Amino acid sequence: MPRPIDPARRRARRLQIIDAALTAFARHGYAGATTAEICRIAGIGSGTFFHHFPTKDSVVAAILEQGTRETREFFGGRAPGTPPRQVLFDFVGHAAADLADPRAAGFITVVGGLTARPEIAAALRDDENTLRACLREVVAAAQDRDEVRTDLTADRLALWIVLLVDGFAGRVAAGGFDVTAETPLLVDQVALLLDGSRPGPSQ
Amino acid sequence: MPRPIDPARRRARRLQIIDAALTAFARHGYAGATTAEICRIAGIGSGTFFHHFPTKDSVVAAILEQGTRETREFFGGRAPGTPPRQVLFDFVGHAAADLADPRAAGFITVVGGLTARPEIAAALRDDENTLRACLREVVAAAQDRDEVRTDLTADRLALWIVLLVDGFAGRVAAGGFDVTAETPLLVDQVALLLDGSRPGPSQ
Amino acid sequence: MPRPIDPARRRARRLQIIDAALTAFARHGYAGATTAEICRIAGIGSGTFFHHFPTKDSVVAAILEQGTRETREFFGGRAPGTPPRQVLFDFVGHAAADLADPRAAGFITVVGGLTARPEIAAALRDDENTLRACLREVVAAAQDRDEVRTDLTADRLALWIVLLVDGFAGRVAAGGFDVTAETPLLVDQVALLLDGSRPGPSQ
Amino acid sequence: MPRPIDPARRRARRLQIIDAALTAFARHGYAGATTAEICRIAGIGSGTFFHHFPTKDSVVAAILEQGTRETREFFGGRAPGTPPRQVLFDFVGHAAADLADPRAAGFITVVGGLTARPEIAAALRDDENTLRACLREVVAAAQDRDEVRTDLTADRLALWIVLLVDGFAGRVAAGGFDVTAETPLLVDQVALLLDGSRPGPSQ
DNA sequence: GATGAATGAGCTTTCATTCAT
DNA sequence: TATGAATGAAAGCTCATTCAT
Repeated sequence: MPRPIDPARRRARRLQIIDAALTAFARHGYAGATTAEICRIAGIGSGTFFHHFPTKDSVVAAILEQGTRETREFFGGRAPGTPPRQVLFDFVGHAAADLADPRAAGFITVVGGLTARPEIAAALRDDENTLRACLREVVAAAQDRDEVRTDLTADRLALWIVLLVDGFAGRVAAGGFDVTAETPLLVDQVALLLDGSRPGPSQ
Repeated sequence: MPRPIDPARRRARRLQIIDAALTAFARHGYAGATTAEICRIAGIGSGTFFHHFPTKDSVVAAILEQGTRETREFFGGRAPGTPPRQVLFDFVGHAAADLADPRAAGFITVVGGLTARPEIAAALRDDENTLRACLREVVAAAQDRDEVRTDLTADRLALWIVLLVDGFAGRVAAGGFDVTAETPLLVDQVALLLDGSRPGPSQ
Repeated sequence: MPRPIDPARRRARRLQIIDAALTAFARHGYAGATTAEICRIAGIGSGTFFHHFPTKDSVVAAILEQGTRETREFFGGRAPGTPPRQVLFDFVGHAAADLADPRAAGFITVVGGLTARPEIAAALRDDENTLRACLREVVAAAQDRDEVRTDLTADRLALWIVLLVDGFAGRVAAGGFDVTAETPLLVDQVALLLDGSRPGPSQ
Repeated sequence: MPRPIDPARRRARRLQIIDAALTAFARHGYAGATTAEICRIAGIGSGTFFHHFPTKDSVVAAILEQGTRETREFFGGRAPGTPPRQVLFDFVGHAAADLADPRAAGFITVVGGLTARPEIAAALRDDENTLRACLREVVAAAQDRDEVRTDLTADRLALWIVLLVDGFAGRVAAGGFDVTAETPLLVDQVALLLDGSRPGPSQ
């Protein structure tokens, strides 16, 4: 008599494990976070873990995929009338806000060193491509409306926005960095990037 | 009768191991780079490895310490007359050039996830503190000469220079990033940071 | 849903490993008895070994603790009316009988050289203290009833009983020693110790 | 120009190493006493160690052989007129005196667990055989003169003298045992052994 | 589904021993 | 003779993963 699988319960379990994994990764690094530790934090047995995720790597991938999904949702969810340039700043603020959870910054740093794991690398590439595609599109729209400099391609500007946000995340992970206090400077720096005023006469 | 031990030979061996480790770490990540692999690359036996480094972690620490030393040498070696602002740009260029060795970028990314290892974390803190102290000093000097904005503390500007360089390194490690082509934009971005928001003439 | 964990099964596994370890230690000494060898004898994988004992040392400690427990049970289980002097002889006989298992004698000899291992040393001290405390108490009771000489303290007599039994064990381990044939002499020697009549040093 | 090998110097080196080894073995056990540690204590390089002893085991064997030699010298050096029974007590006193060096007791305990090493086992057997042969001869002479009981064979009495001395050594190694205070009791115990049980064994 | 005992490949590290100098 | 850098076999131990219950 197969118990009717409750998809909601399943999803909740997955989230519970993902959350525990996030905590463990941020606390001990990837290798240091054993599946046993994750299970302990999640309050489950190891068997349960592998019922929901085929491998340890796959949890990382799942976390990344969730991030990718959220990215897509973020850009998809903007009010249609919002000026593209504004969307970019909204995104930066959104990303900075995410980093207020210190586990997020820790996770990003940890995951950076995992490119040797094929599954993780793929998820990482996916995440990055999605983000850059979304940004590129918005940047291009902003360029069309002359809200953003046009001497650099939309792609390159998107890349540099990612660069700034990643550098920001790195500082958060390094510690001693006040996210809320520094966010305005991040926004400024993005503005400078988008405006491109260079030494010599400013814009 | 005791063979006169040759310290130069010792140092050479250490460098040889460090070099092999750098290659292995960049190629396979920290956990994936087994000591056996490092030894194979270095062309030595495992005993020799541990003759020179007490643990695998200690190699990472040694690499970081070498970087710290080089940082100190870089700032110590500037011609006395060089304008501080110029020193900052020299540093950025220098850092970008270092990243042309793709192993450097890989290593930086890998080492980011290793804060759970006490010895490595300590070396990492050391490196960061040294770099920021050096930068802070130069930034302060530049501020004294009005070469750099003064609405932000020297410390904070130093921090953001590090942020930019680290973000840059992250992009290099992510791949598909042309270091030499992007370096000018990095310099621009640092200039914009040092000059501050647009209203008013820059520099 | 959780399979009801069977503590009896766990205990049986532990005993199985302890038994294998006893065999291996007696056969090859401590260092010579690799965990791999113990596992082979026990018919288990190495993971199983470390699932039940955190370290190789801990097996030795567990064996000793089991001995301590048996000592306590032995003295606790004497019929209340038994004359103390008789209890002492019962103990000696019991100890000698234990040594009929050649692994026991081998183990005792092996463990003697392991005082440098903190965990083992602690278990060893514990075992010894327990035994001597039990013996001391019985000896004291025997002295109260005038069954045993009183010119030596109960503690010292207990110590010398241990000395005799250990010396006996040493001979067993050395080989070529017929336990059953020699046991009466051990009993005699203990009797001589307890009576202490000495004819003067020479003849 | 081969330096003329000075045999005295060679012997001195050997003794120096043996002494260091004795210290190390007593301090850390056999496995815990690395050749490196022995070399450090002896103040020599590892190469020198292996110039004088082909293996680590051979040092143990050499120590044992030295003991064997001393045993032989002891029995060979008795004044011809000494009554055999007196020789036995002299030996016991001599052995007890040796154990005043705590390293000796430690070494004996350590070496007991090394029967798995062929070379050591051989030396151990040799030592034991020599000792027992010497003792047996003296005991037999004492029996001839009616100084010692004759209801037990000389061989068996020799064995039990060894048993008592070994038990004594074990107590010394266990610690908290005052050699000089306990030596008289050892002598008593040997006397009781040699004279045999008096009528009325129990009580 | 959930569990945790069992597994064993694979890791880092140790250390007796060799040998060129 | 004396040295210590180099060696590599072998050890203890970890941990992701499997599977009977």
